[in-house]
Amino acid sequence: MTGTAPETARRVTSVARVVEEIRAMLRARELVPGQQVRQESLAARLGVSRIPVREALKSLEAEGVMRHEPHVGYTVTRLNADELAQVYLMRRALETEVLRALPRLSSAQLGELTRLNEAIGADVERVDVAGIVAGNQAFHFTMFGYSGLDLVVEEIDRLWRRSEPYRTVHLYDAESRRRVMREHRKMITALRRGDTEGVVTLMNAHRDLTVSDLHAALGLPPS
Amino acid sequence: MTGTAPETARRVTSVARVVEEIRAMLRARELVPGQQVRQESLAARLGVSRIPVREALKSLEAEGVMRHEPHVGYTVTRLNADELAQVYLMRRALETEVLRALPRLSSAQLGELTRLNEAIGADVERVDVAGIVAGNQAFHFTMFGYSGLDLVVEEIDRLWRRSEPYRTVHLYDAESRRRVMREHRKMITALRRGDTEGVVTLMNAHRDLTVSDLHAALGLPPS
DNA sequence: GTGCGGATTTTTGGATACGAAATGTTGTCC
DNA sequence: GGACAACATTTCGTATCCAAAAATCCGCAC
Repeated sequence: MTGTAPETARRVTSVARVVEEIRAMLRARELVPGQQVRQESLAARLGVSRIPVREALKSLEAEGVMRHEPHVGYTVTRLNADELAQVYLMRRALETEVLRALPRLSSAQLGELTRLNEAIGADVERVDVAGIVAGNQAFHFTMFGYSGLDLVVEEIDRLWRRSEPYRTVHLYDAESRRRVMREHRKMITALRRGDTEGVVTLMNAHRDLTVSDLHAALGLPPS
Repeated sequence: MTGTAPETARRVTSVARVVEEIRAMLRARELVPGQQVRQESLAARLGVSRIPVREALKSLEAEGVMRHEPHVGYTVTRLNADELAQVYLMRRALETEVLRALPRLSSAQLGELTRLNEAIGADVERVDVAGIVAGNQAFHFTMFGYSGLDLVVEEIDRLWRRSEPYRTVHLYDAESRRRVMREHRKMITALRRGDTEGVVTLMNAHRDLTVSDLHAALGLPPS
C-alpha cells in the first residue's frame, strides 16, 4: 500500500505507523483485552526501536485503548459490561448531536452513502467480515462528516476505536449482516426526506441491536 | 504537597509529572494556543530528558490539547470560535447524560457539595482566580462523580482540559464570580429535591453564561 | 509436599549520544 | 525583486547504558 504512492505518500512518522499497526492487531484479535504488551518484542516485531513504541502506547493510553501501570507495563484495556454500556451511552449522546446538525443532503451525498452501503453488500456476499466492519465504519463516518462538526466526529471516532476489540465479534450470523444493510437503507431514505429525527431514531435502534448482539456474543465479560 | 507523604506517595513517572507541569503552564498562560513547544528547552526547564517530554506531548496530542506536525513539532492547539462551540456542545451532551443518571443524593453528599461551594466563596473573597477555577472544577466533578458513570466523567474531564487555555480568562469581574456561587446553590437546592431535570436546566444556563463570557473576553479568535 | 523469604532475572523508566532527514533561513547571483 | 543553493536548527529515530521496580525462581524450614 505504501509502495509507489506518488504524492499522497505523506512521509509518516514511525509512531503513527506503530499506532496503526497496534490498531490492526486489535482488529485482528491478535491482541485481546487484558493482554500485556511487551515493549521490546513489539518493537522487534515492527522493526523499530522502543522509543516510538512507547510513544504510540502513550497515545493509545490517552485514548483509552491501553492502560498503563508504572513499572508493570501496558495492557489492552478490558471493559466490563457496565463500562461498555457507558461507551455506547456516549456514542448515542454525541452521534445524536451530529445527526441533528445534518443539513439537507445533496443528491451527490446521498449517492455516496448508497454507494458505500452497496459496497458493504458486496462484502456481505463474500462473507468478508473485516471488509464489512471497515465498510460500516466508512458509511457511518461519511454520514457524520456531512454535519461539519469535525471535532465531535473525531470524538465519536475515538469512542468507536475504544470498543474496537469488542466490536469485531458480532456479525457472525448471516441475518445480522443483512439486517445492517437494510437499516442503512432506511436511514438513507429518511435522510432523503430530510427527516433528521427519523434518522436519530433509526440510528439508536441500529446501535442498540449491535449492543445486544455484542452482549450475547460476549456473555458480558466478568471483570 | 508531595513532601513527606508516606504511603499515598504513589511513585509517579516522569511522564505523568511532565503532563501535569504542561497543564499547569497552560493554566498559568505561560503557554498559549498556537505557541510552539521546543522539546529540548522544555526538558531542560523541567529537569528531565527529551524522552518523557515526547511521551507527555504525545499523550496531550491524543487528548486534543496539543497538535503535532511531523518534523516541525508540537504546538498548543488553537481553537476558533466554532471549534470551541463544538467542545461546549459535547460537554452539554455528556454532562446532561451524567446529571440524568444521578441518584437521590445523601445528605452527606449534599453537605460535601455545599462545603465545596463555600470554599469557592472564600476564594471569591480573596479574589484568588486560580483557586476559584480549581474549586469550581472540584464542585462540578464531585457532583458528576456521584453518577457512578466514571468513564463518561473521565471523558468530560478531557473536554474540560481541552478548553483549559481558554477557560481561565473569564471570572474577571466580581459580579460573574458571585453569580457562579449563586447558581451552584440553586443546583444544590434542586438536587435536594431530587429534581434532576431542574439541575440539567440550571447547568445548561450556567454553562451558556460561561460561553458567552468567554466569547466576550476573547472576541472570538480569528484563525 | 507446602508455604515463606530472599536472591536472580526480566522489564520498565529514563539518560545520553549520535546520525539522518526535514524544515527554515540566509545569502548570493541573475 | 525573485530563484536557487548552502547553511543552521530542530525533530525523528537508533543504540547503548544504568537504575529501579516487578516478577520469578529457588532453597529452606516446617
